[in-house]
Amino acid sequence: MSKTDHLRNVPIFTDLTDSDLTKIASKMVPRVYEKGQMILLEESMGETFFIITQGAVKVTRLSADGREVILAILGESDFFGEMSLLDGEGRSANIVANEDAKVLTLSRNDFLDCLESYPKIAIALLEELATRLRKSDQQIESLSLSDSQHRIGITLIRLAGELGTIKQGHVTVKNLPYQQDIANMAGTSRETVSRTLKLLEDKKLVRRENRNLTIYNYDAFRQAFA
Amino acid sequence: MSKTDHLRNVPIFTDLTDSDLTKIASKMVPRVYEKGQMILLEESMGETFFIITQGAVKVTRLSADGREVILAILGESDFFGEMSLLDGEGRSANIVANEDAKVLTLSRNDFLDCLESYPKIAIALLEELATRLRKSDQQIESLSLSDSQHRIGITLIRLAGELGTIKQGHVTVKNLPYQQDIANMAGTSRETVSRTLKLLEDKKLVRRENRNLTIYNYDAFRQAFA
DNA sequence: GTGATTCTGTGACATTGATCACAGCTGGTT
DNA sequence: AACCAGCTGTGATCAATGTCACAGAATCAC
Repeated sequence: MSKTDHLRNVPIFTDLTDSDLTKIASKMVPRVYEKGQMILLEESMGETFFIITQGAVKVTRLSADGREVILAILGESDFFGEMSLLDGEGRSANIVANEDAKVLTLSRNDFLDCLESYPKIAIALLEELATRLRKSDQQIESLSLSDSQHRIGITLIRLAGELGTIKQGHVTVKNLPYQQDIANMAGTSRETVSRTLKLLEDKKLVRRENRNLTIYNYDAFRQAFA
Repeated sequence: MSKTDHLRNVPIFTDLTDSDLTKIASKMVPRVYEKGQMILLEESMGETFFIITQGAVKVTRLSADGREVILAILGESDFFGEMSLLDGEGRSANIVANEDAKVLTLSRNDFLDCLESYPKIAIALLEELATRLRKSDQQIESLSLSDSQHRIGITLIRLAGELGTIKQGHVTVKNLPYQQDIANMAGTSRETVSRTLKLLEDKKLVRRENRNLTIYNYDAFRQAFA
């Protein structure tokens, strides 16, 4: 797949013509990361915009004593790095390759040029940020009001939405993240995730085999936890 | 103060010329709300962009059983309503007048026209959303990793930043929100807020008199809780 | 000023869920 | 196949904090 083909799948570029896409693609530089490799470090100055063409990354914040919160897991056609380009503040999160990953990068200047030259990109980006903000607000609500069981349920729904495939009403998430990562997304402990998954399985709400998780009745499941 | 004067103070309009501002101002319709009045209801479709010219509003989400999370308290020159205009989703939060408030409103179409016609507005808005997203991420981190005492400390810092006035190193927040509201911002209970404020006062970190709170050493306080 | 309402302080108690400790699995490597 | 590292399951313990109950302050309305 060519660079241009990759760009076409990215929401903020969908409104562009092929020739514009090609122009932008020509400025993008590909990079490759291995699983576990740090892509962006918190506190460093953000100077690059990234688009994921293969693999997945996790966006985290670390506390002083090393505990980690996972803010998002991003996959193919997702992008990151735009925040500090936009508001000029230092990076607010770490990005780590969650599996082997390939990305396309754009320099600060080229990125800002794009925004100026193609208002449609700016508007599409606004749309994307609004969506992310909305998700963050939901996350804040659930951390504030829900108990750990519900937070874990909500986290599974998030994962199903991002990584799952639907088949006649039940969703399967292949390659479910480790319990520790789920815990770090849900703001709880690894042990509680273990116990809760067991519970959900006992209640016949989900099934696990290997690294896959199936939610039997996705709609009902969302009802129960959202 | 004229509509145009109000607009000039709003970050997303600062880059515009006077004549552009006047043009936009002419499309804005003023409205007035009383303390406690609902301005926007969750789930309703967003069709309006609001700029606060006087007073303050709170942005909340409610759980099914009526408990409330306060996502933000907005004051003069802040704006809201842009989220559902941008991504077309229904409203994700309620907005209530926290005190008597005056606002200027812009219709969906006029707002989107502005974005198309003045790329600078779009870019400034991107900046603003990036900043908000950053704050949300911090909030998620603190809800996930900090204990209630720290969350309350962080909430006081937020309030100091939004509502406080600095005088030789100590910040005074006049008209401190009720403990229940602080609890709803910090994701804890009213009683815990009461006990924690007492504790902070005993430790000589803050002083309270009437509805005012003074943080003695703002920098040190931030060190301690951020 | 008086009463009504709403906010705040504080003790007692119950519960959640973090943490510790360790055993059992699983998957990858030589 | 045997080993090792890292993931997962599970019991025991315990601290943090939510909840309940009620008294005392502050504020508002008339």
